[in-house]
Amino acid sequence: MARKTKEDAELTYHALLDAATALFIRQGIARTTLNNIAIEAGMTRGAIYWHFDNKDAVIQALWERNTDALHSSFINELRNLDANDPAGHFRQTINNLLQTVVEQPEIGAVIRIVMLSVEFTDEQTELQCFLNRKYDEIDSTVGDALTSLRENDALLSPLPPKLIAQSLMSYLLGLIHVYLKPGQTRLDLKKDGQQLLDLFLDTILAS
Amino acid sequence: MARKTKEDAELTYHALLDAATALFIRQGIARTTLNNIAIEAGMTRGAIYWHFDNKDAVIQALWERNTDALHSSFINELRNLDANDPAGHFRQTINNLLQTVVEQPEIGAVIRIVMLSVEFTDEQTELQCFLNRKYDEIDSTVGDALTSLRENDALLSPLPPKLIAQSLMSYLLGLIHVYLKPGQTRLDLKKDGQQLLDLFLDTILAS
DNA sequence: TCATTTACATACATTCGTGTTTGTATAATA
DNA sequence: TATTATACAAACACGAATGTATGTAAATGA
Repeated sequence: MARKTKEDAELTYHALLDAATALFIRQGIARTTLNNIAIEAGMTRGAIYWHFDNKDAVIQALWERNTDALHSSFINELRNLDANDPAGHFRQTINNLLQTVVEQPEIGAVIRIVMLSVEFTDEQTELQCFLNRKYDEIDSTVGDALTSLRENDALLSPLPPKLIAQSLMSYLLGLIHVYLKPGQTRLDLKKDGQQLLDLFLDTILAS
Repeated sequence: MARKTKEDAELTYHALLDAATALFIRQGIARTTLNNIAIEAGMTRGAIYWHFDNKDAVIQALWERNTDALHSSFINELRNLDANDPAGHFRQTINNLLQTVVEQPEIGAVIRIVMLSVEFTDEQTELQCFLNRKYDEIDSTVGDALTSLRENDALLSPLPPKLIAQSLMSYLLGLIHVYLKPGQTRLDLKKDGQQLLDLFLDTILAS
């Protein structure tokens, strides 16, 4: 048709990402075509190719729009733990992360797509590299945080802090993974998340 | 060409599954075509359509060939815990599971495909239903085992056993997930698996 | 106000993957 | 030994998805 205003263009941009989210969650990435996304958003493929390079670029944009802020703030918190109560601050930060995933559906949706739909293979695509870098940032930041907690004698477990970080990351990812997995959600993170997290953190963090 | 002997047919059956495994791990499921698999196995698509219905059927056959035995024996162990030392037996069974995943590459490969390549979506495919049933069996079996441990006063944590089961399952899946994820394997389950498992089990199981 | 972008829609070309059908040499079988 | 079923290969038909190229009306800027 016709050229829209800059604000209109932004609307379609978001409409496309929203449509993609809904379809990816409903039928997965592989079974969702760019045409599907366009139609779901009331557009044509022309709109998609105007805003994005390809399907993977849509997914990456999705991540950046919905999750990048949370990602950055999480890392930022961990890198600047309250000197008075670093362990408590650490615990709170982890807790907030879980709560955010549970309470903000747009964030949960994208994390679910990334964790349960994106393939991770030996030959890495651009998207995989992008996502892996994000994961690496979190992983090493948690490792650094636990290292500093160890120096403050705030760690109960005698294991090396990097190893504890792996362990905590596995637990966190596992909780989120199981929670977001469709089919039957037996795990109610909203209700039990706090307890489940404490169950683990109590064994590694000094109260 | 020609009809092979029954043993020959079995050889190509396995060759097809092996080829599929290699390609799924290398480039993922979506980017692997049935023709790719056939060529990799030195066959044509005719062979695949003779042995399997479609790509998902290949994946399911892969699971059944490589992982079903482990799955069944794991469940069987948990359902018949040694009455003299149920907690110890439970711990050993979990431990064996992890060790098997780490030490048997054919099993690790299939689990990696199922965990990191198969999409899990709202609209479930046959394959997803199949895999979800398998997961459910494990989940409920672990729940039952912990319930019986609770009755034997072998549980340290006061949380309901079903909740502890969720927690343990999340941790286990998380560990395996992080371990199998390509890119950078920072987590060395072969070396640290025992410690990491104990770290968690010590908080819920009476020694 | 006029030229130029912009934000798409539309049309095109082409590849690619799947499912099915057909062909066939050989093993199993009676 | 004649027949039939098996284990594939090869060919076919078809849609479908992608990427690109082109068209175009309106907004923007000079």
